[in-house]
Amino acid sequence: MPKLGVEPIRKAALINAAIATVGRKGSLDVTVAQIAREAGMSSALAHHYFGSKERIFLAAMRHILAQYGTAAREALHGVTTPRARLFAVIHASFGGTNFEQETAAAWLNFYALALIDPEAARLLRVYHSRLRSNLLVCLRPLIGEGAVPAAQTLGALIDGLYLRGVLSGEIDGPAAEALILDYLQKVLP
Amino acid sequence: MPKLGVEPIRKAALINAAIATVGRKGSLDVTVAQIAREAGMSSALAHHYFGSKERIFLAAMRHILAQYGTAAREALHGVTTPRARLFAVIHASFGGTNFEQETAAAWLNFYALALIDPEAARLLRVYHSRLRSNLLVCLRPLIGEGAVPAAQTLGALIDGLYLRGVLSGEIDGPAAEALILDYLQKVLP
Amino acid sequence: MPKLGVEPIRKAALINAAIATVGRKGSLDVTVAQIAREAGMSSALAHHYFGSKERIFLAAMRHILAQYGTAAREALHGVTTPRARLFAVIHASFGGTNFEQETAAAWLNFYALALIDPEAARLLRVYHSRLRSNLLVCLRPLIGEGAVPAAQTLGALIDGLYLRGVLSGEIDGPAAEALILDYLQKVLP
Amino acid sequence: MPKLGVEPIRKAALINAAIATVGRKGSLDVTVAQIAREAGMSSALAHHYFGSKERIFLAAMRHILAQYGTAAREALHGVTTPRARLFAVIHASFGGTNFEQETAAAWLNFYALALIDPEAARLLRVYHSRLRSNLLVCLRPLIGEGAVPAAQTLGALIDGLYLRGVLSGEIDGPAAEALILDYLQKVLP
DNA sequence: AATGAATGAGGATTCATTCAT
DNA sequence: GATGAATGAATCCTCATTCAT
Repeated sequence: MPKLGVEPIRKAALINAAIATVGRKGSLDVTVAQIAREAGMSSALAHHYFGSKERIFLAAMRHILAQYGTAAREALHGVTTPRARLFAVIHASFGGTNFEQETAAAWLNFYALALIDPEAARLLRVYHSRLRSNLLVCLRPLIGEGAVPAAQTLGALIDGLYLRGVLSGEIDGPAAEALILDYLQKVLP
Repeated sequence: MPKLGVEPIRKAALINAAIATVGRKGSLDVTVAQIAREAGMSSALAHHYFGSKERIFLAAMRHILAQYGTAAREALHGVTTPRARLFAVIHASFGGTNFEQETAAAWLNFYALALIDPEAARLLRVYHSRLRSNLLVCLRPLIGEGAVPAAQTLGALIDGLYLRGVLSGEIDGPAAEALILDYLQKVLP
Repeated sequence: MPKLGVEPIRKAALINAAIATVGRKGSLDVTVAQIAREAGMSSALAHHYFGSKERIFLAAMRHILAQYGTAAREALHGVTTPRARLFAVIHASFGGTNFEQETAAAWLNFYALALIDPEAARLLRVYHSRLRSNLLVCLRPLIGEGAVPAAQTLGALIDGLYLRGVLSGEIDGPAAEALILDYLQKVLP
Repeated sequence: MPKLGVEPIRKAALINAAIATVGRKGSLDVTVAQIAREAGMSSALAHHYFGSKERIFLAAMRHILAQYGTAAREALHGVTTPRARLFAVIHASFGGTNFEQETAAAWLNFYALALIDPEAARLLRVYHSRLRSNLLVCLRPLIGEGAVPAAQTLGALIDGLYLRGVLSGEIDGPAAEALILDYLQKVLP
């Protein structure tokens, strides 16, 4: 087991602090000092490790997406039938901390970052591609050529329910999942 | 024809400028001076009319939502059958300038504003309610008790496709509408 | 007479304040806030008018050089014989405020700025050219072909005495001039 | 041969690094970290050995002046006639690395330091005294009472040519020396 | 001897906002 | 109605310096 130097520990703390701070504040308009305080260190140290505020944000976004990737991979582990895999992928999107107000607010704001920052946009594209491909692989054996639009619809639905969940709070994780299963009943044979 | 005083003209100019500036920049992180310049006046005048930057944003958001409301109402004008009305509502969401990159980027950012600002959140709730009620009224005669979840799904789908359109540009208005009609085919009898 | 708007007044105040502050501190390592305070305004206003600290420095340097140019021109006004013109040029270098500790310290520091900043270097080259050409025009009728090296020597001597004056204070304006005249006695026929 | 402890080695490395860094950057506005990196060690070690940035600069200046002193002494070694000694002193000022852009830029900046720092001013005074006394000793046998102003003029000329060399690059070591010899021809019998 | 870790202090720059005209 | 002038408050970022190891 590699012994963690202090650098990765500090970086991880800052990334988590960034997500928490952005999530709590509900906006990317947070200061490095706030993030650093949340992480229990000086803002100077935050700069020392990341070089700039932008880089902290990007690392946080990368972390969130990586976390989602891991969750999806684990959810699929040992699941073999296409239908079950499909449910697993969907469940991964709404499970874990993903749907908690704070995390979700951070997600939404990092989404918006992609409108400005090319690297953020790239990360988002990677996520979109993975999600679509995961869905496609499951759907194709089930509905053949209808899989392509269905995958796109499913992806959009996931994001849309996310948005509703974050913004109006009228939908939570289970409710979102229920609606999606409802949709799938109509699509799947 | 009522002759417009100068105040509403200036205000309208500022609102449009705010939407354009936020849309172009892809972020709420724009300065009052930028908005004012876009509107062809001094930043001091912008403050004179709106009192604060926040108020300009709220007015812009209100304007966008009102615009959507008008578009929806017009689209429904003279349309009588539930099914046709349903299509009209959907079409209103993806037509007009709604799906143009800039407008949509402004939308997304004003969405995020609702995470912070109670008034923005209220406006968003109003919009959500209206959309849901519009959809419900159309869906109930068609599918009865299944209308409630279907309305919610439809609403989320609309938002989700919006998001995709704004962020990845891989979907445009017509494509979004096509996917929705696809979905409806499965839901409607 | 053009009525001065407030902008040129403020800019002039900042330029003088920059020279005074740099001169007093003896280093370019002064803050915009210090300059602004010296000029009786906020640092924000200083930025409003000049855009950056660098620009303030460059404007100050330009001002100093322009001032020297004016002094030289005035000193030459109505003076006709080459010998008298030569003395006038020299006198202009050591007269006025030029040789006061503060001004001179500012000079020296702006000199050093030319090592870093291309625009400052350009300004300095212009000054050097003018001085050399002024000297040459006077010297040529007096000593013919020996004028070129003599002009260069004179220029260097002026700068060197300046340096001594600024740094060790063992030489003041009149003393410097006396040494130069001493030199000229040997060079001129 | 005395084996050098590590301390003097490190100190020497830092001094050379300071001169190089200041020379290359053309400004005293360099960071301790930059100097330390140039010297191949951590900035913490630099502080360990010198205590402060200021002290590093002073040591560097002292080194430069000492180096000049050594060069002058060596140049004078075995030279006996006043005239030859005079030329040797002058040559020492423009030979070696003295006139290379980088060294000279460092010189100029350390000069400016004397405006701020009393110790730097003291060092400079010592150098000035030595140079003047060296020149005087040579000049007195040659021109008697005219030696005092001539020494001062020569000193100023050396500095002035230095300045020109550093700042405009239009004069190099040999050219500077040639101008000085030119001057001497007029002064010496 | 040597350094990575850490920070307090500070500085340039930006901006919403106010106000006199 | 309109604006230029002005600023206080913030924010990012840098850096000399300290300290535990």
